[in-house]
Amino acid sequence: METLIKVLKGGSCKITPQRIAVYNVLQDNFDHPNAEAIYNKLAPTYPTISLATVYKSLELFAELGLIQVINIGENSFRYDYNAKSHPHVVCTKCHKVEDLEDESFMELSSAVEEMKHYKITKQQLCFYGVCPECTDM
Amino acid sequence: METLIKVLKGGSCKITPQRIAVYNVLQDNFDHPNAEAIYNKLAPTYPTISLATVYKSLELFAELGLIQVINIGENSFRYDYNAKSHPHVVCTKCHKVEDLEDESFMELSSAVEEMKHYKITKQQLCFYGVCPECTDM
DNA sequence: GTACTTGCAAATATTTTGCAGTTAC
DNA sequence: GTAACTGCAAAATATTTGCAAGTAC
Repeated sequence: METLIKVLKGGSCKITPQRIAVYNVLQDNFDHPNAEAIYNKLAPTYPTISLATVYKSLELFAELGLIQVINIGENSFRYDYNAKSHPHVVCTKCHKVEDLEDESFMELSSAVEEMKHYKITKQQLCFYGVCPECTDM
Repeated sequence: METLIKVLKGGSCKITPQRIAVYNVLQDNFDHPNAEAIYNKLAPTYPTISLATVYKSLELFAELGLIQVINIGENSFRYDYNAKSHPHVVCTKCHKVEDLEDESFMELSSAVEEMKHYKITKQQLCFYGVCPECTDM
């Protein structure tokens, strides 16, 4: 929250109630919502906000490095409050998306750099399977 | 090509010129085209084919396990002739998408299974960076 | 006061669907 | 002959854009 204000100021962007609201939804929801899910979360308490504003806020946050845009092979983008590159685990039954905080995956980039002689700047790892809760059913 | 025919027959699906044409485009192009790119490749030699048919063919091929659908964070899906799960390397300058044939990445799934107790069935790894050709410019 | 931001509505882009006519087998 | 398939046009879905009115600073 202080982070948001600091970074917005640093980027010469205005601190608006809409931006704060969008950021708070991401901060409070670890389910990696897409733009519409964020909009729906906001709707009850913030009935005048528009979906376009949600999109614009998210784009700005991603540009400023505040959040991360992820793509788990659905038809919409999801947004992650954690801006640091980290793997995701997706349950193919309940469509839950979990974070994987393990640092060891970061080393993969150097392996790829050596193999293909690319200068790797970002990695997006996604594992699909059935979560423990869904397995029991 | 014989694979296509065998698998289509096995799935009780008809072998049509359209399906053969779509499959051949994927077989001959390793740039991981999206549906529209495939349609455009076909247009000169196959002016009557429709984009809807391209989509339907691709969906069928993916269901039958003939090809792989990938998503590298663009606004459209791309299709990979290689149905086996393997990492991709994307150049953020020229938007080239290359395959990484290294087997060692397959072991990551077991690591994730242990960590999160999921039964992992698929993984999608994508590395973003600048390719050697673009670095020199 | 002004430059930035919002919210609407329209535009764009991608993918899916319904259906009448056609084709593989 | 018939069930599956094609191709069109329309619908559905996701995201972006232009712009007049509003707001942060």
